[in-house]
Amino acid sequence: MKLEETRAKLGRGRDAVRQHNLSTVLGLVHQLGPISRSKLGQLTGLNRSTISILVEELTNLGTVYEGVASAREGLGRPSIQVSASDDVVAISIHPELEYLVVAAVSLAGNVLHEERVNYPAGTNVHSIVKEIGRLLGKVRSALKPGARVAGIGVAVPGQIRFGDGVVRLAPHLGWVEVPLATMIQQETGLPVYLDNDASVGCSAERIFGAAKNFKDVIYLWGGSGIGGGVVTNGVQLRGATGYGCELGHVRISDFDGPDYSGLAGTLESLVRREDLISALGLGNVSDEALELALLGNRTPAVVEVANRQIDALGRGLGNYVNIFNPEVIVLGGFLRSLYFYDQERLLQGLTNGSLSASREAVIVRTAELGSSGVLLGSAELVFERLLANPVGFETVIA
Amino acid sequence: MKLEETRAKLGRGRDAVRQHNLSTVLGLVHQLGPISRSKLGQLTGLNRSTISILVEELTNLGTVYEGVASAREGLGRPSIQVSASDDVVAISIHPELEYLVVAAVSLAGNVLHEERVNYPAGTNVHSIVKEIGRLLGKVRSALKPGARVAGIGVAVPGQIRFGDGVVRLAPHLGWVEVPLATMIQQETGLPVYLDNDASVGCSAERIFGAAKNFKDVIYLWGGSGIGGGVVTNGVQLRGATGYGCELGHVRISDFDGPDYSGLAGTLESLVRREDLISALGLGNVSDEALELALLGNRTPAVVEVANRQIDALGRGLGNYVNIFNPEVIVLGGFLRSLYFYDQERLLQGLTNGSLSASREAVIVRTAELGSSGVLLGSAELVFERLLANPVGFETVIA
DNA sequence: GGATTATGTTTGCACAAACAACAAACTCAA
DNA sequence: TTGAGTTTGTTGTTTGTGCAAACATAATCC
Repeated sequence: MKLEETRAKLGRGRDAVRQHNLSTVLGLVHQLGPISRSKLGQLTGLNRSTISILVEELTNLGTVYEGVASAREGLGRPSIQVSASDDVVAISIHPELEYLVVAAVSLAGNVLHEERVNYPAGTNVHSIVKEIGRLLGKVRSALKPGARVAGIGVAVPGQIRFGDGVVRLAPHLGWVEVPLATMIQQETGLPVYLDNDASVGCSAERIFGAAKNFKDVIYLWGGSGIGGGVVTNGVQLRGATGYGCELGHVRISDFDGPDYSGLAGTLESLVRREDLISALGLGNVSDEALELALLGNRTPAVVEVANRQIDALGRGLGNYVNIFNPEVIVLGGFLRSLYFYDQERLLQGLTNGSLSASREAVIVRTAELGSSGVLLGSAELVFERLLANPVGFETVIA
Repeated sequence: MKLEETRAKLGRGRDAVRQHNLSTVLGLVHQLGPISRSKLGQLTGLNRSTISILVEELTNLGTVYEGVASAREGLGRPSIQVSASDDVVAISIHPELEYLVVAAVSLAGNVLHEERVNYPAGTNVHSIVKEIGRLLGKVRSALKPGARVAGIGVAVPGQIRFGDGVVRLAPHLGWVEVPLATMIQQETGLPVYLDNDASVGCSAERIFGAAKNFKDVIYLWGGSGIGGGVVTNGVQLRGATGYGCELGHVRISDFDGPDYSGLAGTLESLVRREDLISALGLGNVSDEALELALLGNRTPAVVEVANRQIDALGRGLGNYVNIFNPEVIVLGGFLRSLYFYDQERLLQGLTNGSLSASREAVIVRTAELGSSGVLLGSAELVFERLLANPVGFETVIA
């Protein structure tokens, strides 16, 4: 069986070259936005005539279109701009504890339409899937006529078996062994791809956000729990079955308080949004409101809680630096607020806990994409398949 | 500059296909040993005629040779066996605190010749490089006439800048910012590639040892310190500059004792060979002797030390499982002894510290390759470059 | 010894990228 | 305004690569 898998991959035939080059060109257009043919030639190293043919083929497939000549860029004949189509879309779905978002994201990277609904915590999975179907209908009818749907990408706060899209455990939602991909596929008739919400957010930051142009990235998102994403040498780390990157569940202390998955002394057990909120005397607030309140409060009690969390975060980051030797660390969610609360303390903690060679070149920054990050990243689950095989990948009329 | 890098890679031309297929075939022969042409066809998915041409070209390059027809394997005409040459060799170098090994390893995976010399701890780097030159002479003159040297692979117990082979820090040897690759290159005139000794050991176990046929591997080696190697999705993790995989320097506890790099509470600070040795009342012993002594001793004092170390190791492994979701964990050096001392306790610790979805499929086993592992892995530093470009890679007559 | 089966070999073909020559569209300077 | 210089797009040809088909070869099975 393992042989079967490899068989198709190891050798390369004639058409594999074409597929690879189409994929490369489309990927560049997708990621860099409108780009001139000549620049495509420079980036790929392919001949002008080859680029011509490739772009023509992609145009026929409907994935890109050629605009008018670009603004002047210097001497010589102006080059034609190539842009990714807004008519090829992926559906992004993000179910959370108390709400659900369904959106259409175009290959050009635009969130075309977004539908959102709130429901009480603990709502049944089947009801949520029904809601997905309903919202999807609204999203589809809002699309331009002629638009084509490439598939559905779903971001779930939990551990996903990447192969078949089963949610093994989503502690906050209370889901255990839920075959969500299959359920949504049956409800909608579209191909469905699942991944962890933090991995998806990482992917978005890498392609469009704070980690753009970096090949080795650590991403940490603080929500109710702490999720993580890792990119090494340009590829997303998933592990053998898709459960990897659980950076919040790394034990860094002897503290025996459990995190949301029941593990003790982990980063998630020490760096807790709710502890900050109760120290600040807040209720159910947004990340923005939390940040505002935190940064304006230097009372000893709050400082103490924040410092404890910052120290733990620094210790965790030090570990990741030693393990991954990344170029950049991106902090999102309420971790952003901790970073701004005492940047120096955090970086000092990081330095103390890491080997100097690995530490020296690391950049720490905050996430750039807000709530749209998850949507863009989920869409990427679909687009990365489309990009891998622009000719063979099938789309459905909206 | 970043564009320059990518330029050559992104697009694929005609000849890239040939290079890729040559590389694939040679890689299979190298890794799987003597293999029939027909099997090569099955594994790569390439046509019989294509395999013919590829094997012929590799034969002309001297990297493989075709033997007589194989032993019967069923019906039909027997297939010709293709084997990797023993005449293409890499030089493996392994400098340690008190000794130095220089060996010749063939593309077929055989250690052809090995030279070893002892010296006092603290010996000057320049003297060691001189010794390398001397031993290399002996190794080269022991090679068959006609043999060709592809380059030198060096395994160093420390942090290596992968790009230019500078040893940033090797705590045990007391080296700081040593441009070892350049020094050895000047001494020998051969191309030199450096890497961390644990990464190199990991690579060897993956290709020839306990992690063969696995794509997601965690490797931990206990020597004076603790080194690590990681393979994800079939590729070795190195990080942005080559300092990654420092799995021993991951903080897992509030304990404030430092490890050999000065970091507190890390795995390396808690799991220490010398503590085991002093608990056993031994002196300067080999791993084999240590294992023998340990397994035969269940006195309370020894049990307590061992258990403490086993618990720390279990905690560390749990972290790695959560981060990497590996298929297999390979333990080498004196960690092997801890594993055998109380396997159940170790696995229980691992289970307690990891998420069940990631934990369920993980296999824990011990390293298969002894001291030859480092040599095979170092040679792989050279061979992986040769394999990547069988035509363009230049070799030197021995 | 003939049928069957699997592999190696040879030849012609199809396809994709590269190359070369030319046309087109712009800038710049006089 | 004009012509030289520069860069890009287009077209037809060349080259390299894998593939398919027909045939040859060497084993097993009956």
